[in-house]
Amino acid sequence: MLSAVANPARQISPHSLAGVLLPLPLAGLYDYRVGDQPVAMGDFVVVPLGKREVVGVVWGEGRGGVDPAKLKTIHRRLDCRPLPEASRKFVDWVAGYTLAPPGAVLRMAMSVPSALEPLRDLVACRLAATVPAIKLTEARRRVLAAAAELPPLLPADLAREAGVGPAVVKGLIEAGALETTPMAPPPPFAIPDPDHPGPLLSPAQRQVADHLRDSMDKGFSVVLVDGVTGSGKTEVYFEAIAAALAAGRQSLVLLPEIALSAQWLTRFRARFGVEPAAWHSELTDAKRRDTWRAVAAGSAKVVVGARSALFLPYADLGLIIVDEEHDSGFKQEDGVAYHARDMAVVRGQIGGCPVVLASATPSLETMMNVQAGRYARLHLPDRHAGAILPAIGVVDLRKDPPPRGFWLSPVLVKAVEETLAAGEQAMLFLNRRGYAPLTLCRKCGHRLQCPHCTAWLVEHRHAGRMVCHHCGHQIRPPTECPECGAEDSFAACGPGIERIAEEVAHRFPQARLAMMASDTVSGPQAAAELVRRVADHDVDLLVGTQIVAKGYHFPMLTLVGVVDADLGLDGGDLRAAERTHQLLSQVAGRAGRAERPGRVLLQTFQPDHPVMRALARGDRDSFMATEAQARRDAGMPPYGRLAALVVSGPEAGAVDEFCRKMIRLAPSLEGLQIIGPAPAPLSLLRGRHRRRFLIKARRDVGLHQPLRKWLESVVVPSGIRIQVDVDPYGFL
DNA sequence: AGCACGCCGACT
DNA sequence: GTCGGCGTGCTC
Repeated sequence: MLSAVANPARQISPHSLAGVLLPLPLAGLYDYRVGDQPVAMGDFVVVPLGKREVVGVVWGEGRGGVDPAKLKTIHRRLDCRPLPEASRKFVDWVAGYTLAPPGAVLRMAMSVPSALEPLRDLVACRLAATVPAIKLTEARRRVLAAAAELPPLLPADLAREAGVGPAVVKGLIEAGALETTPMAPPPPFAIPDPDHPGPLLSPAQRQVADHLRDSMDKGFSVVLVDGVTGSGKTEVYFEAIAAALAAGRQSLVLLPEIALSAQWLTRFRARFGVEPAAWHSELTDAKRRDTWRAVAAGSAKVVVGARSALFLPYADLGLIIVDEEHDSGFKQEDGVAYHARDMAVVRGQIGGCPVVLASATPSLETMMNVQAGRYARLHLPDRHAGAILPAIGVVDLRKDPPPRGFWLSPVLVKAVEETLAAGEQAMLFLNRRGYAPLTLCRKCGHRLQCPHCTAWLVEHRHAGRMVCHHCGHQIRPPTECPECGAEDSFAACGPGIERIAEEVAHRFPQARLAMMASDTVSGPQAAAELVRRVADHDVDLLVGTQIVAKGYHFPMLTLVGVVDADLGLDGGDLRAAERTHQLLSQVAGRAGRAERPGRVLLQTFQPDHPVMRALARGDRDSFMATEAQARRDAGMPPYGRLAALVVSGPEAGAVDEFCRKMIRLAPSLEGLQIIGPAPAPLSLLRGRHRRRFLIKARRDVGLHQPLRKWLESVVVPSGIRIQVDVDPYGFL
């Protein structure tokens, strides 16, 4: 079962050299002497580095050639499961592809340092049986309150839970208010039951599920489950998980924005009786550690997570599912730039396991792979349980404009009225947070801008703040214009969802209104609670940004109004049309998912735009074909390859000068084109001036080799950074 | 990523 | 006169 048992790990003998990969952005492996005990590939080892100790992973034999005076000896091997071979190969592959230092990728696979310490050595602390009389500070009170409620925790975890520094907990232990106790083993993860009586599948779902099950025991393959919104894709791929469970193997489900998917967990529980292991940024340290260990031990059978779950040390991964595979949330932009969908396919290939991609609006990349025969495609053309797809109508804002100072066309207002009168729910979608995206002075025309970024400050009226959406910079709304000094001269320009909510509250005062955006729901529980209220029809009218577009099932929601369908179409993004089509399809898919038919109204100034026409006609495939042709003609992805280099520094002149040096060293090859430097889409971000090169290569021309050589040939001056993004999406 | 060493402002 | 700000450089 475990690969370590099937083929014994390669040993590295005592007193020879081991190559250790450290979870730091260093160029390669560091050599260390092996002590008296042998080590093996994948072993976690503690090694000295400068003045400190770090944990690294034995990655191979030492290469030698290091100054013997510098060479140090491995301190000890950690008593935990070694990093599996598949994980190590994956780290190397991702590093090679993204041009990131392997150690930076390893860091993503070693995100839980405490998971590597043996359980028996960990000491938890809890409230002492008799708490001595001690001086009670506010911080100490918080720690004791947390300790009284929570199970015994590591001192560091308790400090984090209580929101205090580690010293406070240490002080309380010394004072005798907390006592230490050996760490109890965590409760094991419940094993989902593949034979649990789940919801009945329709014949169409059953047929696709059977096909999926057939491909489960044949090693690596990629299958696209292409099903319209509401077709029950989730329940279909659950059958693939059931097959993996029956074989005793682990499954990974990748979702965009895992924190907001309480409904998904409910569906999982309905099918398998228990909840899966979850992996996302909101986990507590203790939960994170237990999950990491259970994944390494193979006892967590199903993991549902955000993109970082790809880097967990699966003991025996038998299936990967990428739900909403088209979603741009899978693309990580900062640090190591990678696309989780593409890396999932690679991980499946390395682990020899099937990969399932699911979407109602598959990406062009995936469709091309289907056409080329690399991916299989299973189709679910109809909605589940007899529901029908919503009728999509276009509201021409040139013909039916809203009254001055308002944003909803009379056509949309009337539709909302009808919906509410019928006792049904409506949703208004606008992909823009806050009250107004731009604030300007009526007197002198001055616009409130972020001092660190090329961006307007967005008014958030609820919070009473002006906020930069790129760096988080906030100010109090000024009372006078910083430019001309005029008082109360500001005008809010354009709508955000707060402003739409205001308009709606004014027009439909009797409707129960809720607003949903990433900054108005304060966490997964709050989001789940709001979703429950909408699902239970405690809300008549929901106003939201793109987080309402994803995956939710609201049976009484029959009208979706898109306030500004054109938003996102301009901006020079390669995938602007494709993404707008995907997003609007997804939003439209929220309407009419149960018995009552739904309808969708798109407010647009461009009713003849291919995206609007495709949505109105429900003709996804010919839209995608046209889009594909345009990309092919331009030599753009997926028909050509693209990488972006963003050069940034605090001083514009130095950045430009360095860019000129880079041009002189740029590769010159047939089939490879260097575009730029040009100001990056945000030419000033967090106080750094940014210039972007695009490297465009034909499919048959290697992109990585010349790029790597180019980057090695330039000497980067201090203060200047180069970010590399292979297959860039959006801004960077 | 840490943690050093290394040169310029407000404190005992 | 020192304590300390974080710039840049190295870690097998």
